[in-house]
Amino acid sequence: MEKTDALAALAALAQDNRLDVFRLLVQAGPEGMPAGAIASSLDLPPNTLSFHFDRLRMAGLVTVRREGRSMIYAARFERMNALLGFLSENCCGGVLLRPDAQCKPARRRARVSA
Amino acid sequence: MEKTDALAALAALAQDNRLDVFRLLVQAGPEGMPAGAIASSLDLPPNTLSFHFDRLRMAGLVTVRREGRSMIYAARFERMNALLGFLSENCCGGVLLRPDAQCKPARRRARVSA
DNA sequence: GCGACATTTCCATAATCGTTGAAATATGGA
DNA sequence: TCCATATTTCAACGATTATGGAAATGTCGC
Repeated sequence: MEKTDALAALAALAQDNRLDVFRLLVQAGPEGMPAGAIASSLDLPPNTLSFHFDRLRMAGLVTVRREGRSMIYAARFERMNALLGFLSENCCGGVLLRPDAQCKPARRRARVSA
Repeated sequence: MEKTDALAALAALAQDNRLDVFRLLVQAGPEGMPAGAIASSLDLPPNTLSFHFDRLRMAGLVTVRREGRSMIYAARFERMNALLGFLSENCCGGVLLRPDAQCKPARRRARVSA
């Protein structure tokens, strides 16, 4: 990840409501979550939320797709992974990450039986 | 690290000049670097730099000590480490960090003639 | 078509941010 | 003491930010 992208991602996460939104999306997993559900979960007016979604999307941290009347937002885990990589490498001596580490959804995942 | 502290640290790093300053301090290592050396290295006016130092200090990312006429700023590695931990845990599924990982100075040391 | 729903866009507002010139503070040396 | 150096503080300024009311857009079911 380049410095410009890292700055954009940092700025996107450096705001109370947006950090909450992103954390919620990380828990929601790759399928994402409709804007309305996020709005009611965080108790934010829809236009305010729309503004923050835009920042997150411009920073590359979320994707959006339409599903019927709803807009479904989802975290871009690989982007967050890249941000962590940038910070580790540029601000932390570069020794922080597990070589095989990948950002993944936080919530319980479907168990894959061996 | 708590959410409030994480937000402060993110906001502190989410600015071009401040990110440069912090990266420089990470390379400089625990002994830190005088403000003047940073100013000339990044070509920033001293009052502008002072403003940014303040933000970094308020966010807990740097310390400062006086040494003669110079103010020596140094990165707080453990704080950066805590930020990475917060992001990993809250925004990344919690699987990113090596259990023994610690932020440390980057290899290169900035040799400074005060 | 119409009406309910879901979300965005537009507009205005107050607050915060980053920068700079000028003045102030602190230290060390002659 | 006076002077040079190093850095901060003060006081502006334009730019950006976060917010919310109101209106617009898009979608679905009838």
